[in-house]
Amino acid sequence: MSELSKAYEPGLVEDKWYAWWQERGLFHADPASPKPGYSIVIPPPNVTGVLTLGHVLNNTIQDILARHARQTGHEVLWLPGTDHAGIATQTVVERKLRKEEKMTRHDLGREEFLKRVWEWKEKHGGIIIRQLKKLGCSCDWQRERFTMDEAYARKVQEVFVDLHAKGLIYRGKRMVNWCPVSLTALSDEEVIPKPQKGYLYHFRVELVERPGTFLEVATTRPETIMGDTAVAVNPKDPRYVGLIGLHVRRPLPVEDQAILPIVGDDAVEFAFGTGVLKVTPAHDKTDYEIGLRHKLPVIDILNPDGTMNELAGEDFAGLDRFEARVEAVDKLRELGILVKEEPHENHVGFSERADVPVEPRLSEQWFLKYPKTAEARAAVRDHLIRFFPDRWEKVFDHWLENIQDWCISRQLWWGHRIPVWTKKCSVLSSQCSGPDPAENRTLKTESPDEVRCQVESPGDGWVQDSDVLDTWFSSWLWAHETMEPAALAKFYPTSALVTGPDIIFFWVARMIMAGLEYTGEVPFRSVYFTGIIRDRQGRKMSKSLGNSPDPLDLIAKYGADGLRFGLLRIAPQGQDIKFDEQQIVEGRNFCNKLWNACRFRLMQGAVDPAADPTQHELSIFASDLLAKLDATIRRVNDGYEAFRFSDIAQALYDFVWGDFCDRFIEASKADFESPRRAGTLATMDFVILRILKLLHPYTPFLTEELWNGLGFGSQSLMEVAWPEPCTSPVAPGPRAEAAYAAASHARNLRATYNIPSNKRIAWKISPSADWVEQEFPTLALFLCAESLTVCDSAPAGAAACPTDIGILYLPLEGIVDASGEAKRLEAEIAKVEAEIEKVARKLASESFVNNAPPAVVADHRQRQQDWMRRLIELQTARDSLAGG
RNA sequence: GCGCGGUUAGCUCAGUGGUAGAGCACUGCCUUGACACGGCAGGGGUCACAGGUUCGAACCCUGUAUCGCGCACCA
Repeated sequence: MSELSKAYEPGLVEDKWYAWWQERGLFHADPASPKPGYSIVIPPPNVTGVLTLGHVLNNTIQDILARHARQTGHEVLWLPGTDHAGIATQTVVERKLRKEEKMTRHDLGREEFLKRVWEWKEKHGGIIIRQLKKLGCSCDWQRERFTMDEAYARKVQEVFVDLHAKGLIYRGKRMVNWCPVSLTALSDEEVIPKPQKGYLYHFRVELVERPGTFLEVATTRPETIMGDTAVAVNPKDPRYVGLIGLHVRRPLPVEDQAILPIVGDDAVEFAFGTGVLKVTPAHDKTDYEIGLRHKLPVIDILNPDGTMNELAGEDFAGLDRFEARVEAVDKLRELGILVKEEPHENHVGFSERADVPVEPRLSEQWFLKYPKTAEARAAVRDHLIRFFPDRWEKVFDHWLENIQDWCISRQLWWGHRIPVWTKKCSVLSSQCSGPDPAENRTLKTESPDEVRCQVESPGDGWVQDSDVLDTWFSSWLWAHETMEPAALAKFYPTSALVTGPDIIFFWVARMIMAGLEYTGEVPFRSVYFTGIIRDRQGRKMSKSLGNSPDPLDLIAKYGADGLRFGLLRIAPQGQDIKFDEQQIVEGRNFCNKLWNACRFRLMQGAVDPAADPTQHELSIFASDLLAKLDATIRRVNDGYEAFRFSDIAQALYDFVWGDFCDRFIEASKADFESPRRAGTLATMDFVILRILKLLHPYTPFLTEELWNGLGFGSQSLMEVAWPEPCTSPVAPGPRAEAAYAAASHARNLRATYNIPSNKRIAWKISPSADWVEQEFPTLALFLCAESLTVCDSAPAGAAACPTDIGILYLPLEGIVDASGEAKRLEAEIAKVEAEIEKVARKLASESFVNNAPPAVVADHRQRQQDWMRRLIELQTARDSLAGG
């Protein structure tokens, strides 16, 4: 390539390089490699999923780690895949079925329905995988896994059998979170408490033993009165102490006003409501426990879909639970026992998937008593696994400390079937029973059948449990069951896990326990928790708000690299990110800036990949740049050490844009027709080569295009070694700093007099050091000088600008009268005097001089001297102006 | 209720005890030999508030306010 286009056009090169990387097998991990291993398993996105900005952030970080590891000499495995996502996927296919064929899954039957889900998966699933490729993700696609792959699925079932044999998995009738829309049980983690504005209804119940005497009960759920089997008070509550053991009459249903006992239970808060609690063991967790303690009967008045059943009475049967609430309040009012309705805000658990209130429901489910909880806590506490940021350690520990058994069965069809078999076929076949899976379970528990827990069917006459497992019960094996023995030996435990803090319990914690239980090792060494991406108002990105930009649109507009770099630059460790498209614009601009810097270099001739600046006598600017490159490499390496991705991006941004483009390239423009040419070009090539390497993890497409286009090598950047922090061959440059600063002062002066920045000026200077004259060509360029000449004393009618390289004089003839300059100088003198006063006050303080570290005091003294010198220069300038 | 995190320039955010920073936005000048997706210069901040520790606090401590996020069986 001899010429580059004027602007970087990502769309023209991205696909080309991605294909090239894949052809060369650069993403593929070889377990037999002699190189040290580095591994990451992808948090498997839902097979139904499409790429979101959250995915972009998460996967870009993983790609950065993977590419950086390759460059630092590791054999890298980044293992990709997708998750079968039980509820989400089943829902998608059911919706399609209803829409296109007006059928439910029950119309098709289990086997046929599952066939349809697989068809859907093959046709529409895994869009996100193609999108990850557009983003540039360097996953080992030969190893793409799916949580329902045959081998993986078998492992999931084997783990179930194993944990069952160990007595950690058991079946029991418990209070679970029931989703009336998905018609399945959920784990506690899938329930999101949301504040709800409702009412607290007060109603009276009559004491059976004392007719005419009433107790006042407060409830938010009057629709469950029909399921009440007691009324409870706190035994320590003086208001009700004599009433325990007496009875009240339940008002609903009106045709069956049962007699309920009054029980005493410590769970009742007497500060809440009236201190009298209605006890509904079938529909509330606390009530259920009270029921157990007092051996109360359980009346289940709800159908699985959240409608009332016949036990609720003829007025309610068939009503939805929320309609029933209105109806119940009406009935209480009709009966004249409704005392008041007061507005009340409380938290109600919502189903994460279906976004409807979950129903606490007594049902037969499979539960897991977590293995290796103590070991998991220790692993994080003792830093066998490090969390970044580390504050999540506390959250993790707190969860494990209070951990509850995990409800792992789901009343779905799509997922890993529970490997439990029952002998007795006549009424149990799920194919021939009613449409409600919950009903099936009831039948099972009632039959005294023989039960076996094993993967394969024990033979004819055995029927498998109709439930499937929670999706997370398969993903918790992801870190090790995705690898064959050779890969495990090389790449396990994995090096890092990158994920959002929202799945710390769902996934991270459980994977640690599974890893410890089944490999005897932690599954990963480091966990990096990303922030959550929000919109400019700080709201979470969501489909319904329409505030979630499509990353593919952003890639089309700004390039994958622009998106990656722009996003990463604003993603500080562990903080949520307020997304603004402007940030991506800046990422794109940065890519273009580097592109043009390289374009400029190419205009001076071909690059030398082996350029070695130490072979040349270097300008002060070149030495300075090399020193800054060295500092940047260190900053970047430190960033990788600490997972500070935005720091790395910022360090590279500052170096490329500020140090390299704004300063060095501008300074270099005076060198091309001078003896400095060779040294300057060598420095430029040396630095560009390293910039491309350092930047490659963040902007892989751009850097690969430039690497190859400029002729640095025929290998991929991924295969070439990461730059070492070289101790700079020449000491860092105070002279260059002084020259840059002087240019800045001079331009400021020019601006003060409204002199257009392109007007050529006949500058004069009285230099402060010998070396300054050697830099006249570069300085003249900086100053946009018509000429730059030395003068011994201040010329008449000129504005003076004291700098570290000497006093610069700007001729003012024909531009402005000298009185204006006098004013300007006076103003500047006043400013400097104020600074001197500030430092002097500090140094006059004995306590400061006596107590502060000597270095700090010395620093202040130095500063005072600098200001004094500047003051004298300014005063001299003023006096000479007045004299001249 | 308990815990965690945030509060610094108009906006988004860096900044772990010693002169308050960056990018964007804004103002002015500039299409100068890569880049207007650009260059140069400039204006703009009682570091949420109140106490405390210290010679010295954006930074450490205590409390308050406020926003966000977890956890929690007040129905």
